[in-house]
Amino acid sequence: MQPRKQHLIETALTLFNQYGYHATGIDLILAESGVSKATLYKHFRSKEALILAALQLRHEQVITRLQSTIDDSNKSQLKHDLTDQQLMNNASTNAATDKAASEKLLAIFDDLNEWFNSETFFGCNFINVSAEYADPNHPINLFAAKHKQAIVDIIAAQLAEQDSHKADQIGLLIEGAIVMAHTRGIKQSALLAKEMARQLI
Amino acid sequence: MQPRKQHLIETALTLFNQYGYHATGIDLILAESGVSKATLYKHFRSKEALILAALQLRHEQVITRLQSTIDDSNKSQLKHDLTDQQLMNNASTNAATDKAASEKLLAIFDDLNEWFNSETFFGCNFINVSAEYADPNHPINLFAAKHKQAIVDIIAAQLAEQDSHKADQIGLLIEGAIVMAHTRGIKQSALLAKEMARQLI
DNA sequence: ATTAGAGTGAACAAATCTGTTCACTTACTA
DNA sequence: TAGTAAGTGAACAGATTTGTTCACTCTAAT
Repeated sequence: MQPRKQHLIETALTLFNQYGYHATGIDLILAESGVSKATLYKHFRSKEALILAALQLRHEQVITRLQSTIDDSNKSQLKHDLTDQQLMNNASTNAATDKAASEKLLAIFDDLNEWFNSETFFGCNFINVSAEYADPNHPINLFAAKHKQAIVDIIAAQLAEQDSHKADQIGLLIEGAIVMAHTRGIKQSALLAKEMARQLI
Repeated sequence: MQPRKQHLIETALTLFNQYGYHATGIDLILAESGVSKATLYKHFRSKEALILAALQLRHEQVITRLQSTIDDSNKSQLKHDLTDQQLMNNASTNAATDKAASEKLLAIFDDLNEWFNSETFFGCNFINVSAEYADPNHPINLFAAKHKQAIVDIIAAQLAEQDSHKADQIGLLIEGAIVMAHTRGIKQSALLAKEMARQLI
């Protein structure tokens, strides 16, 4: 991908997240990124296309992070939480793998906790964009729904028997924590949600 | 309050909720309400003031409904769920009142369920408005935070020993359900949250 | 019957928004 | 070295935004 195009998408993503999608004008994105207007419209046929590209980038960031969190806690957390004995005997008994799966999922909430307490937290791009576009069948809203579903699918894959019901419950806790952190400013909400998730699993 | 002003606020609330706050122009509100622009600016010094008035109205609607749901389930639900014996002996034992308090709180999720499945559901006004205004200290965001806090306070008042920790948990479930219903279109989310709340109490 | 309050309608201002166009520059490469 | 792809800068169009102003109407109360 052309570097200017990439830079444009990254700048747009940041500004859209912080200031909103309607409130962020094309001109601000251009000024902030140092790209010319002609270049923008060479790469994107409209502002809406730029929004979709920014959401696509964010989607990839979130999914990548989610996967690596689950994978990392697969390798490290597991070995810390189980005794050597258990690991040596049979690391893949039902009891052992269930315990591991739980810890993997709970690690998600530690990620959320970091995010909420960072300087770059302005709520979830997808929740926010859904607030601004009315039509549920608008490409932007379809993409947001798809993104949220993808997250729940990854969680379900981590649960015994792909329990999609329980995955939805964890997804609900994640959404709740995000909103609580963003609209009420309660940054500890991820830990509150983690407690609830622990009780759930 | 002048009837034209009231009508303006009601129309604005509906349109802001459905189409968003930036996307809804003054002209649309005027056309839809049949009020003239001069009248609008006689009652409100800016669009922002109109937004705040609309949020104030919504705040009152939600709080009123929440209170009456809790009060209603106080009178009816209680008598259905307890035996006559229990009612006759002592309706205000700890066990009895705790049971009642639980049912009152769970009734909230039935309200949410109705809301999500109605034609007028376009997400929560306060979550949505927070998505559009960046500054957390902006009057609009302060109002949204205050509204959310008021709800949790009412829930806490219903819990034994004003358990604000548990109230926050229930609040988190409510937010999660709203987002799940709005961005993913999963309207049954209120019942999912109700299950989780039941387990919690 | 007159006055006052509330509302209307239409024009207007000024800023801002998205999107287009074009002549020019820069850098790489065949 | 000539050609090509990518980007720039600035002007421009056209629509849309919020907000102001003013002459006028309608209605209700004095």
